[in-house]
Amino acid sequence: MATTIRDVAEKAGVSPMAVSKVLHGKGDTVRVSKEKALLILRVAKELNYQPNYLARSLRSRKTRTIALVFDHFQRIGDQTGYFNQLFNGAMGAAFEGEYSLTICPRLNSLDGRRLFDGRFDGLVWGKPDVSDDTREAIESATIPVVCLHLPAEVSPPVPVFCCDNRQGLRMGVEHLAKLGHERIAFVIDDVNQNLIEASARWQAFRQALQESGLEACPDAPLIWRHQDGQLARLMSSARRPTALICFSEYLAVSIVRQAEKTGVQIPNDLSIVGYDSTVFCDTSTPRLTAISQPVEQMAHDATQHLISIIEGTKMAPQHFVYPCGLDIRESTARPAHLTVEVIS
Amino acid sequence: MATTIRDVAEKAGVSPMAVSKVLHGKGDTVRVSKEKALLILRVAKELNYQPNYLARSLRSRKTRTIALVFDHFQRIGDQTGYFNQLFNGAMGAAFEGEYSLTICPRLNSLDGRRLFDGRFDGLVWGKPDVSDDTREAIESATIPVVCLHLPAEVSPPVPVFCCDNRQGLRMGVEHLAKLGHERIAFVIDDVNQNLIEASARWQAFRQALQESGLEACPDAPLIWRHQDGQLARLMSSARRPTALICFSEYLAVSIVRQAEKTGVQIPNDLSIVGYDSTVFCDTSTPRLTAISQPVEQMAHDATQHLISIIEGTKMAPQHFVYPCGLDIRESTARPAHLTVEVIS
DNA sequence: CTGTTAGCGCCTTCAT
DNA sequence: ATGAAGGCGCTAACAG
Repeated sequence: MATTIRDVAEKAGVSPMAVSKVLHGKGDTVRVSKEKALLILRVAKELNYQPNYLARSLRSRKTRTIALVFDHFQRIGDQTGYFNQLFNGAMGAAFEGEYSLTICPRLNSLDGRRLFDGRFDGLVWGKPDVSDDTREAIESATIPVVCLHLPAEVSPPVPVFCCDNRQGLRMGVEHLAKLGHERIAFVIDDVNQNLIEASARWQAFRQALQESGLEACPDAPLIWRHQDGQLARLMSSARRPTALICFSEYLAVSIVRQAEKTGVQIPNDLSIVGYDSTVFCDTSTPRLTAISQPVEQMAHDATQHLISIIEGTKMAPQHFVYPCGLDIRESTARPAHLTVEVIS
Repeated sequence: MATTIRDVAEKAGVSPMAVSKVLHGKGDTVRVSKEKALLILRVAKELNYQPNYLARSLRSRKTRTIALVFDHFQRIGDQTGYFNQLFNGAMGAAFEGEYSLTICPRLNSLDGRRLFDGRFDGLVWGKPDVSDDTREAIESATIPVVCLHLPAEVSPPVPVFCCDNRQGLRMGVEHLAKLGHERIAFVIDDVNQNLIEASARWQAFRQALQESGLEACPDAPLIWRHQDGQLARLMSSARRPTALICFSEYLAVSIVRQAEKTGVQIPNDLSIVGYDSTVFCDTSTPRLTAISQPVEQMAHDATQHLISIIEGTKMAPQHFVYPCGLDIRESTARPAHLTVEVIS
């Protein structure tokens, strides 16, 4: 059994409060004489006293710990730099503020318990989806919550940190339109299709097409199931798209891989644009054209803002929208039929 | 203020114990009638009752949370895949065991407190150094601890998970020796020079040289300070090494970068071997020859073993040693003087 | 200046 | 089958 504050107090012949005051500076009304303080410090060291964090937190209602939450989150860094940036941003801000960061794979535990249970001072939510659970969870939160990738349009009651999807997709679509593409599809993996940001990007995509005088092709997001024959089927369909804009870098890279296996030439047969533009866009062959968002900055700001709320220095729910960029690499080009026309 | 077990009890007209029993199944001697149980469940739902995790943990002395600790740990995934693997391994094992994982930047907080303070059921220590603090911390641990990268030779009182440095460095040295290198240096960055594994690899390096009939050059690890002129100075020294074995992939990549700037030809002027062999070894130019260790597996095993100890199914301190591999890529070749001799 | 009291929310133990 | 008492370790609030 670990030594408690009472053990120290007893051995030093003082009250527990005196010990608390000397060792943790708590108890404003308590004043301790210098010699008594020294005695307490000595005894505490002798007994190798370590204050129990749980007890302190229970009493003070502060844990100095932040939760970083995903739903169904699995691995980092495999084929995307996204999580690296996310972790670096969140860890950076948390550690600067002297908070610990706990990684939680999901918001609702198996037994229905939630994370608003005293363990955390606040919560950074990385992957909100459109389910009722999500809405209800946000509404029933008893600690400060901030959300990443929750479009400002949904006006949630918590601060959100999101990129400017309209602008990002406008850049992507314009780039493809200028190259001569007329049939552009928006692709998303099945696991992500219920994310709020998925529908936001789809809407932004449609609007961008409209502004470029184009129509969506097909008129719904292409759901990608990571099955082997899917690309071949797509390429052999009648009005097949000549370009894809993908929900993520990871998805774009896996389509590029499948293209390589299937014999589909990127970018000649098909142009591909990813979302998020990290080092992995440079390691694929061909290198991947991608819309970029400042993920690390967003995660850092979100976490820092959360800490401000926790510590009472900021209150009003605000929305933070970050500009996107477009990094043009090798996976986009003029569509083949145009090239052919030129030659003939 | 969140609703407590007492609020529920009061509203349902029962004792707190009945509520505890029904909602958490704790309290073996308590039996509750079915209708009372249903009432309690209904009231709990009505009041949106969430049990306080801190209070439960304080009482039960279980937090189902594991700490992943580094000293002076900063960013992940920037120029090394090491942390990705580490995180994936540790998170995988923790989540499988229904534990949360808290990332802690250092073992001793600023105010001298340690992490053995009730917050964690156990601790995975990722970067033990040779300081007295470290030794003392291990010895004073009041919760189970496992260490990564702590060579079995130091026989610590806790389980360690380490790669076979002797074998790894033997492979690296033999590879270079076969190419004709006679002056091989071992390089380590200043920030890592105090790690226990640093001295272990240095010793393993010397032994490997001996077995190949070579001598260390120079007879001490080269400390790399990431300053601009360092490579130029090294290359202009009289008995300069023709090959470097680096403590890490990260270090190797930064030396390759500096070489590019300085005009040093890799591998013609200088061969370079890294430690850890991840995707980043393929993205450098030239691609990096590297000794590999199964970091993700090690982290997974370490965390899983820690959980076993926590849950009382394994006890004896054991050491786990993992085999290394050697991935030969483009950053190693015959030394220039041999090539010249052949031509002349 | 110092000490006592009374919980934070939960659960083990013992009594009914 | 149920409830009361007490305490995990700490500290805010209130005496002395």
